[in-house]
Amino acid sequence: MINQIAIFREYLKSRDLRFTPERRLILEAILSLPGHFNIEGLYYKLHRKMGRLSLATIYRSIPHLINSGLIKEVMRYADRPQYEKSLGCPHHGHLVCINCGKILEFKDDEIEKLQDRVCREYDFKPTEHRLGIRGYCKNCRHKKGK
Amino acid sequence: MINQIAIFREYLKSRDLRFTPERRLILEAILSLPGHFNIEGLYYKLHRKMGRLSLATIYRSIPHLINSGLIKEVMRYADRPQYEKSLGCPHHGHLVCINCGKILEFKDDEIEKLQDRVCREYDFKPTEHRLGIRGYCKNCRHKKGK
DNA sequence: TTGTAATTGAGAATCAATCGCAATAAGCTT
DNA sequence: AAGCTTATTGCGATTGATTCTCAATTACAA
Repeated sequence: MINQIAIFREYLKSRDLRFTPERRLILEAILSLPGHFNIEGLYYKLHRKMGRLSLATIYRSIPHLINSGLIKEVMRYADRPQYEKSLGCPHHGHLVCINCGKILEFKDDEIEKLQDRVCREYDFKPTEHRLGIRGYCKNCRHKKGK
Repeated sequence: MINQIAIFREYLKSRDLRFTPERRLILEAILSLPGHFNIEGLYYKLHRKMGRLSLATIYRSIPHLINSGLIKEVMRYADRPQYEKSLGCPHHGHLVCINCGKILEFKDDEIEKLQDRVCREYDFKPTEHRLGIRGYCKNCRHKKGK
């Protein structure tokens, strides 16, 4: 917690950016959220807590949070980007249920290794990778015979 | 070629939709394009060939082409969806250069198998999966010492 | 050929994301 | 502690891709 805030502050400082109350509130809100989040949800949460915190400010702080390594965009859902905290979370793929919207995470070292192999083969220097599988989750596939 | 047009026609017929000249032109344009495509590129191509073919018509036909299995959305680039022909193309992942925009495709059966294993573990019925790796391609990584 | 219902093009509408600007405030310097 | 410089904020306006509306057109079955 404290750690992440310090990281953000250092990141901002190193770029001559300022550590404002708004930026702190946004980061704290993100840290307090359980799993994935999106702009709309963040705005809703912050709007209730602190009457005036502009949507524009949230949009403007997302790139800083990404560049500081604290969050990352992991996928799109309902045509909107979804983010998650990335510090201390090992990389993982996502299973997205197209019926109920539930998002499951999975971690597979073998897949990661194979991806690295592919990059070596192509002499490609990866900076980010995403593996997303859409379909029907356990509950939904049994519910409707789908 | 002929084959794909027949498939599209059958698909449309089965849903009481009509096989119009516009829809044929759109499919033909897609089939004649080499790799990936997006709406803007399609419109540009069709606009030159046939003066009046509305952007709305292209947007409206994309879902039909996807549902008929002829194309699929494979990724976003520059914040726009990118599509590719899917009939007869084995599934593959993508390496996207964030410097020059080049898109490389790779195929890896082992990764596919591991994905299936993950789905079995979670009792998840997959309908679609995407593996995208962003980074610097061979040329770009050597060019700027990046 | 006719009738019905889907489709088209054009422009309006939508909606997330970005921008411009005047007022505010972070944080260095003294 | 006060001043100064420059980044940041909120607001409202704007952008730009995508979708919608609607009247005119047209596919296609009978």
